Amino acid sequence: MDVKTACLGVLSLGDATGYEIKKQFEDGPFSHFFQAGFGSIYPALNDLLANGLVTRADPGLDGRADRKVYAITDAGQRALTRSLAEPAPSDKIRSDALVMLSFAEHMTEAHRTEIFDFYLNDVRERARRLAENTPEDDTSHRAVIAGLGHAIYETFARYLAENRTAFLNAANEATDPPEADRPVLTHKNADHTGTPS
Amino acid sequence: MDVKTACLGVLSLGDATGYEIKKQFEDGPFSHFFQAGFGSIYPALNDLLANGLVTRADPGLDGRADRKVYAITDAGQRALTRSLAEPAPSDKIRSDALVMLSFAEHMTEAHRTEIFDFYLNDVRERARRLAENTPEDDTSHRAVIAGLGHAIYETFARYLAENRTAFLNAANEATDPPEADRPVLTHKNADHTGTPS
DNA sequence: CGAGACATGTAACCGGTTACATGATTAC
DNA sequence: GTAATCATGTAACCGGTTACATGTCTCG
Repeated sequence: MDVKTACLGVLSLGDATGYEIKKQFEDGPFSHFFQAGFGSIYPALNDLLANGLVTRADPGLDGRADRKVYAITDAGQRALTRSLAEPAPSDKIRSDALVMLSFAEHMTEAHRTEIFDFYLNDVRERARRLAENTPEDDTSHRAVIAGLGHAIYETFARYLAENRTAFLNAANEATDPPEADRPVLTHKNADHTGTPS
Repeated sequence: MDVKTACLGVLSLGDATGYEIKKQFEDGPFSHFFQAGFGSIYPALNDLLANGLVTRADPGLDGRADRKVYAITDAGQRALTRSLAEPAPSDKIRSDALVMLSFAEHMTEAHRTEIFDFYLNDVRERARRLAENTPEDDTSHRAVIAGLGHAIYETFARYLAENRTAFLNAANEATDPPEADRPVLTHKNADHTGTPS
């Protein structure tokens, strides 16, 4: 599922400019499962055009001079169907925040609380925006997929909220050099240069 | 959160070989949020070594001649802490299967059912493996994060199971050329070469 | 008239994936 | 002995991100 295929998919729902395709990636029903920037969309579109999978309505003819409206061709439709017939690679969830929180024992208490709460807030925000973008009455298959995104982020938010204190307490106990619990008393090993043994 | 930092994180939990680090990435508490192959791990380790962030116990001294055991240094520990102090980029969930299912109207009924069920099964499998790898009595902060992974996949599985028929029915209604409902009657537009207008 | 959204593109860069190549050790 | 697992690495490739560069249109 490269950017080209995703563009074809969006165009199968209706004609659009590159800019509009990007918005679909951001607000559409699968916004949570896929993302792409202009730097990949525009080249992808030109490639599709060169291969006859889309057509481009030359700008200037209708309305604005700087809009290039793309439309999928029959060949494009078939290419899309072909791509959709291939087995899908398995999901990749990449969450730097959660990996970082896995190593929360190396952070100060303040910092880990900050990251945790920032993350919780971010997830809540996403869940909210998702609910907002999903019309209640839509029963299409695409809406089912969008609903899954919503369910996921709700779960994220609920789990984090429920386990907040458990996480923070456990992390506090695991913290290596409490940094403050060890006053200047013993020795000044605060600037050892890390020379390996 | 590049591979180097992740390696440092794993090494902060104990010495390990590159091979073992990879296993941590696969089975450890954040396996669902991060992944890396040998092609990135080994170069990363060499880079860390060159920068004095880890040490390498020369093989041959203890036991097997082909094991290179890495250990984090003080400098490495500090570098890790520094990385952990930076703001985390937001999550990226990339699910080709779900994007593909978003366009299920371009698939045959059989194929979309197959993809859906395969995906459902995959998600269930992951949830199961996750539950299996997580000891019940672990109350550490890392276990909380691992528990989140578990909760997520459970949600995935439950949602998919609950909405299976709704999804398949909706997709059936939206299917464009039912391919079979349109016999050879009208015309042979099955091999138009998609010439753009 | 100015701010903000709309709109398109290029080029360098970078990090990770893939494929390839090799060999030791362990358990059956 | 032989298969599976353990173990390490390299090099080409590739796709996407980032930063840059530019210009239009609309609304207040």
